[in-house]
Amino acid sequence: MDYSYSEHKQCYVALDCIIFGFDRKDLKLLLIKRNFEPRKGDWSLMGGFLESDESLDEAASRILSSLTGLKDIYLEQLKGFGKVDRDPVARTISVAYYALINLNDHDKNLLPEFGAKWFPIDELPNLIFDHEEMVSLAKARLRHKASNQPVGFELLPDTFTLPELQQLYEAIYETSLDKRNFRRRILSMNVLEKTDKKQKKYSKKGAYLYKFDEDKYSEQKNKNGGTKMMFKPPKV
Amino acid sequence: MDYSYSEHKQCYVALDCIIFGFDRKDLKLLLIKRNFEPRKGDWSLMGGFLESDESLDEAASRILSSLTGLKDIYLEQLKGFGKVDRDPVARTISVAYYALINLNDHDKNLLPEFGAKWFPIDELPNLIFDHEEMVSLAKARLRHKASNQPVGFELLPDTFTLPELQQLYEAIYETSLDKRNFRRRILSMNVLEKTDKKQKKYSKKGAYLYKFDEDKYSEQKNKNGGTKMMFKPPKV
DNA sequence: GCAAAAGTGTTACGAATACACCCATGA
DNA sequence: TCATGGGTGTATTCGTAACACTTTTGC
Repeated sequence: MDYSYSEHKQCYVALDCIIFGFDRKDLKLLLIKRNFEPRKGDWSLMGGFLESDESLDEAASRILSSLTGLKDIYLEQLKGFGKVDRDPVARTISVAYYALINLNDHDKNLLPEFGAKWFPIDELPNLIFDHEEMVSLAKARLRHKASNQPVGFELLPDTFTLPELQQLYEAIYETSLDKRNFRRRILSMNVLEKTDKKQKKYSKKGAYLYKFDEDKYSEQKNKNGGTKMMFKPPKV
Repeated sequence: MDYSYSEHKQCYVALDCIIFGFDRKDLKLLLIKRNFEPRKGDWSLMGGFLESDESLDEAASRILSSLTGLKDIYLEQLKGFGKVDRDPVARTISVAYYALINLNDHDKNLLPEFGAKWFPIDELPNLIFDHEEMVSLAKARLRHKASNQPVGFELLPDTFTLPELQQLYEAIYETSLDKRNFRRRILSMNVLEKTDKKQKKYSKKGAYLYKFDEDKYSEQKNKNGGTKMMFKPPKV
């Protein structure tokens, strides 16, 4: 084995962001149109390069906020992608991140720049390079995450109604869910706090607004060290 | 945004391998002693650099096999690590992989070189750089994986007994499990095939050897697209 | 014959599912 | 008054957990 750094090639390190958005109705993905060759005019994820004074996480945040203007967005690393010829221009590995954002808080100041556009998650155009692989992995990861913990708080406004939360889950799973069972399970998680206000935008009766209780949430998360066990140990 | 590659810094890309091994009894981790500065004499994960003609996956395999002599080992990407000062020598990002290997098939031809040593998973020494973070993440990931799918086939010989499989799960979860419940659940997964041979090494009575049915396994895995849903959709 | 590990079955409990009606309101 | 979406309760099923004794055999 060879430990001398200088004998090894360096490599471009890119970041690509899979940006999920939810507008109280549909789950969407933010894409940009490339305005340079190769593949000019094709759609792509938002990306950029790692600079020397920033960590991977910081670079992903920077790229996300430089392209959308948004800060403090929930962002999580998905995976490193490193096929030799994944980028035809130069040897580049890319670390993909996914973000969840709430379009109702933010939609005004979003997207006009850089030819960015929101696409419904089930009507995506062809993407460059290995970006489709990234997206499908991110979708799987989001579903997985949603099945283990109450995701969705990042995708919703500070207060939200249960029908809205249900729509988010339905969008993530691309299916419909039973209202009563959904409510029971979400409420039994004990991380929601009911307010006494009602949201009347979408119905005449109005739906109660809930908010997310961060303390209860992290309490729940740490209960099993974050992971459900396949088996419960015997009581002894 | 700036798309010209040459304006961006390149960066060293390292790979680090978290190598889990199981010897029919304990779960272990393979570490090497650094024989160069900085941190000479300290323990570290096995690592190396990405070369220009190989993908990340290929590089991880190469490093694993160059240090252990083993090929075709189960290897999965864990995460990219990219803090600015994680490596004091030069700016380097590292993509960590974890491997599962079965020490009974392989132990003879392993480890003597490079000052490598197997450590019980609960008695690890201090590690260099961010390697401890990598290990604890890998442990969590292994547990998580084991809770969703019958892991362990990579860590066991071609045939194995149910008590051996149970010991593996107990090692992964660092707990003890009820024999009857364990057997029922594992067998109900329908991926094991009983042989008519018995393993008598560890008891007078002897335990039946089982083997893993790859076809049934991948069938099971693809059932829910790999992910359990939080909710089952209504029948309609 | 006994020590040591392998193997086996049943009950009890709790979580997930299926399912249908009433409520509040604005138009 | 009626159309629209919000809200609620229960019986059933199924999976998981708890729990103790018998079998085999080498010594």
